[in-house]
Amino acid sequence: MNLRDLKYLVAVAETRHFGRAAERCFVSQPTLSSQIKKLEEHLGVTIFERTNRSVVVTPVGMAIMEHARKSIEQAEAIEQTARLHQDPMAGPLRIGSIPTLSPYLIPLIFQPLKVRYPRLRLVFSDEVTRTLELRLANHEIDAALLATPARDQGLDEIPLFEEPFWLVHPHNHPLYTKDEITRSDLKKLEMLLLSDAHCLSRQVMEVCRLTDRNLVDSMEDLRAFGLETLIQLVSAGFGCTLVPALTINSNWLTGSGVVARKLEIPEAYRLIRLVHRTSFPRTQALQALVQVIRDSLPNTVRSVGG
Amino acid sequence: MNLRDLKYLVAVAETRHFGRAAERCFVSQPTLSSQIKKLEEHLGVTIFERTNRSVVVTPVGMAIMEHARKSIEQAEAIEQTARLHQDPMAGPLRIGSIPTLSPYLIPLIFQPLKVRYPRLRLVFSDEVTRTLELRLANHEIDAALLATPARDQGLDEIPLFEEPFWLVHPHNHPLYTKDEITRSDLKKLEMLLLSDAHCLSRQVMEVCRLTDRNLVDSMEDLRAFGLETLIQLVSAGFGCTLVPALTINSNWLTGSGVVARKLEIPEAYRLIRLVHRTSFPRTQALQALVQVIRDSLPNTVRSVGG
DNA sequence: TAAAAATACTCCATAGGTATTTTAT
DNA sequence: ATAAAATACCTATGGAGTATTTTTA
Repeated sequence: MNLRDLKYLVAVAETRHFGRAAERCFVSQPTLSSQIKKLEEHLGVTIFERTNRSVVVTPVGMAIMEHARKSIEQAEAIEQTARLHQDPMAGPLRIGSIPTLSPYLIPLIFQPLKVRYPRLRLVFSDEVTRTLELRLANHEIDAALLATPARDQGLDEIPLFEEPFWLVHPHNHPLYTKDEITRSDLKKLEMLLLSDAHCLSRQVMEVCRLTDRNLVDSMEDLRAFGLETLIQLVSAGFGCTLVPALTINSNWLTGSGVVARKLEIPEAYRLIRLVHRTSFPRTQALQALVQVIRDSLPNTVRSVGG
Repeated sequence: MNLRDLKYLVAVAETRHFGRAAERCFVSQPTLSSQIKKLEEHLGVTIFERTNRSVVVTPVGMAIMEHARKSIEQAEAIEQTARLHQDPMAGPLRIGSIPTLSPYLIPLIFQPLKVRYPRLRLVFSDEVTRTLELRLANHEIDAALLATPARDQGLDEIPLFEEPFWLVHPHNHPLYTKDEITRSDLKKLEMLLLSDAHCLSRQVMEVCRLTDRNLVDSMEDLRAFGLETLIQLVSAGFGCTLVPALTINSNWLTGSGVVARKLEIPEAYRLIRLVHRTSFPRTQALQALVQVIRDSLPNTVRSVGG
């Protein structure tokens, strides 16, 4: 059996005329006749009771016709579904990003994406790196904005921009009067870190040349779970911290009585990339996303690639 | 697009493996691969995101899969419907018969048919000849038990039996003492007839050599609409009538204080036939019906044909 | 007799097969 | 190195066409 055959059936049932039905199906009358005959023989039932004056659907034929119509309908729904998704700039695109990036990047790209690709349905989510990598592998998201290289097999990355780290210290801090902040300044500070589920904490440690052993005693009780909390701790005088450049444009930072300072350490930055499965088919949609991100960045970060 | 292709889709979606899916569909892996590729190209969307380690259905693919499953399901329902109706002795068979026959014949054949063809679903209906002919032409019934020849085009008939007419007169009638009743006896009687929608009334007129003109004055007010009514009129002394042989075995006749008498007129009978469309495909079912009728007849009628 | 479906036959598009290559882990 | 999908290329089934016959109202 065959969808084409089913269309022939429906055409004959509706026209009650083999010649007319053939015309409607853009085939010759003998073609249609023989196909229907074959189908009737295959099924072992007579679908049409025909004379040279009339073609009438038998009761079995009526039952069959119901199913034939539905079968064709569903097949046509496939074509329609496909048409709706043919545009690679349409349909859902699920993007995950790390919590130290998403609150500052997503607002920058949300509107531009809406304007340039109104049919693209972006779904953002917020997870730590490891979770995002697993979600990528499970096809639960299509791409992830990470600050670490794509480690898992079958993953590939597109570099987006270098995001320098800035120092955040209280207003009344000794460094307030110093013009340039170097690595040696950092080594003397009491540093506050996020929970080490966040990639940011490890990166800060590297920039400051700290090891786990340096932290255990002094900071065990002060591993915050969000950047906002961290800044509150800095504001309260518990120490200093490093934040990625995109955060320093935020109102909450400038309003919390702390000072954000540019570092004079060229290698103190993280590289933000778009990580995706090598096999992910909608590369055009990803490229579009990449372009919008690059076009939307403030000059506190340095665009790379492309 | 093609039902076979849809089955390939579902197989790959369920096995997540082209080789395994091919095996399940009884084709080679390259065949399945190329067919799916063609389908994806035709639809303009990627249905499976594949590496050499994994095959995962894309979101579009999931939407398509839903429709594919339903389409296949409906197509399989066609095969199933056909299988259920493949037995020509199964399924509905719609039989109409005239009111002067059905109450006496249907009871004779109902049980035997149930026993011999338990899967045959007989639907009986009761209408005058003209209505039955129209219903036949409209495919509203499949065959009709009539006492007149198949007149309409495209209709054919199978003769079943000759049903003699019997005279019915009141107990206290002069003919009660006469052993044999001939046509000359009939001509002297006051005859009661059914409404002339019934073929029986015309046939009785022919047997008695009456014309319309003979009836107008004497019987206009006494054209009954059912044989039972007619017998009541006879019983009440309004006249005599002729009834078909199958009626005389009925309780209601013997219990209504009238006498039924065999006629000594060889040509005083009606021929009951099964009339059907020439094109009606379930000839086996009709032949079975014919056989059961012939086997179930009492010896008051004469089986013909077969 | 005329209209319509069925048959006879020929052709070619394409589904399907085998052998092999490419790809990604 | 290996497992799996993709590609190349050949074969053959069967869908479609034209011409003709059969059927039946």
